[in-house]
Amino acid sequence: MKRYEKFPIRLTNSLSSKKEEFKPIHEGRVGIYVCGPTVYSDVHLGNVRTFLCFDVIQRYFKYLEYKVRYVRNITDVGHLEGDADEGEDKISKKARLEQLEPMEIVQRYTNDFHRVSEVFNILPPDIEPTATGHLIEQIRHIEALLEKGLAYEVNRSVYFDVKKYNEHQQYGKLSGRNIDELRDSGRSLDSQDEKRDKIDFALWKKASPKHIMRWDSPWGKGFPGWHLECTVMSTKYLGETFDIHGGGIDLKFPHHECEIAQQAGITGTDPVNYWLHSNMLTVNGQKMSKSLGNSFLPNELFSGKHELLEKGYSPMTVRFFMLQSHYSSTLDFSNDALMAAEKGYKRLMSGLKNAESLEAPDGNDKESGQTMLQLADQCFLEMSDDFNTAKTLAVLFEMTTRINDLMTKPDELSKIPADAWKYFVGTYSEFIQEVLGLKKETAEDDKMLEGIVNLLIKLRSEAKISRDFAKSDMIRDELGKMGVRLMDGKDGTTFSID
RNA sequence: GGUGCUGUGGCCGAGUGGCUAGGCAGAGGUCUGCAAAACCUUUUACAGCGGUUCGAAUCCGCUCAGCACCUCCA
Repeated sequence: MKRYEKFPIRLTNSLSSKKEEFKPIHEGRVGIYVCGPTVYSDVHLGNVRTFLCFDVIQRYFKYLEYKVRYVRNITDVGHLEGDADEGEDKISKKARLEQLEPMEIVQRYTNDFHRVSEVFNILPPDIEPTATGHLIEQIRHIEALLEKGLAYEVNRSVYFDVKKYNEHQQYGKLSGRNIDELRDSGRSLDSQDEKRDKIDFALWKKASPKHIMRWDSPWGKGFPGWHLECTVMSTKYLGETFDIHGGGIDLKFPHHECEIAQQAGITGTDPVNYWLHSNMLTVNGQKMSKSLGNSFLPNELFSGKHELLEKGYSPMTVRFFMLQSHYSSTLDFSNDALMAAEKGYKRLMSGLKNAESLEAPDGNDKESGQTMLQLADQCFLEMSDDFNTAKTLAVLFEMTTRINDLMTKPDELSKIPADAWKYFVGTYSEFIQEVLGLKKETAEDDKMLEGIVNLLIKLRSEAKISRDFAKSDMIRDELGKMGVRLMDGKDGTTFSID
């Protein structure tokens, strides 16, 4: 029996706004597509949160023994600055400003994104396609839409005909809008619009003479619209209809709505069974974004060089901090919250260390084994309930208390049956490290350092035996200043590195 | 203006019609040469006003406050 049969997943589908049981299209397999970053600047912590949320989600699917194909793209062309018709391509603009080849911009920030992902222990996707690598597919898709009469060409640009699409299908079903309201929303007042209808969106844009990113197409030199790449790449690698599509909630409209229209316009059916949207990271209640100037870069966080931070925080502290909230809730970023998270993270890590240090028992007290089995199962139940990492952490802390307690109670430990203990410790350790992706950050694995500190501990205990507390305290204090904390227990002194 | 969401104790944050979330901080205790860690005990809640109900922080209505999307944004 596979784990996913024992612990079926329920998830909140943005399409229905309800929690539904997850049923894959192909038994035992899951296809997940997540909108990746537009690589025109450094990723900030708000971006990180989204990729972290979906990292944990895909990790959990894999842990449940699903065969997962996780696709997350890199947007390296087509994302326009400002209004969709007047704007300039983001990467093109950055390239012009920095006098670089556009692909240099793309490479630089793709590298940055990968580096940041690794630091936060966000696993790479199984496929990471780029928009520029799929221009032929995008052009083909536009041709298909033109053939269906769902797109029209104006002055060497091609637009999607939303009104036409809406005659047979429902544009706005994901974000709860209708096209009349959208037309009335009266945000933009541009006059020299090529579009037949203001709610139409670009599939292909003619490149102006100064525009440096350009490709040949049946409509002349130009570049693809932003929404198209995701439609093309998701269905290419996951099928015309696939299981899960994720992304930040700010992409729900118009981006994801357009994706649905572009695909459903051709196939007549919804391309995605379950839409998942992660919520925003906020600062003082406001969305973290570059344009508001309230964004944090990873390096500012690690160094603590930011006016809202009192000190630096490690990547795993931040990962822990983000996992304490549900992916669908906003999360507020503050120094106090990070400080609390830092301590919580350390408590969990020391629990993990303790769990590994305990010798496996082989007892026969069924009752004590039973509670351990229940706690372990509870981890699965919480994660299977819409990926509730906050509740999962609460269970892991209960397990931590249990483990710490057993550290000083060898009699109780020895009563626990071997299989119950194995399942308990295995689940504990794997949920922390494999599912939640929290890893140890200290240098405690350094053998030489361990030897040196143990030597000092020996010298100190000799001083203690001869009641030379001045010397023993000196050793402890000096090591403490270097971040090595000594703790006297019943069975001698142990140390941890902060 | 339209659509949707949120308001939980000192802080951060889960959650649900009746039973302790959890972390951090605070208080007391055990242990200790003293600490630290750990363990035990413990104080502060569900924005306001009405309604439904045997019972609501949880459902409904209104009010207030805030946020997101409707431009680019994870």
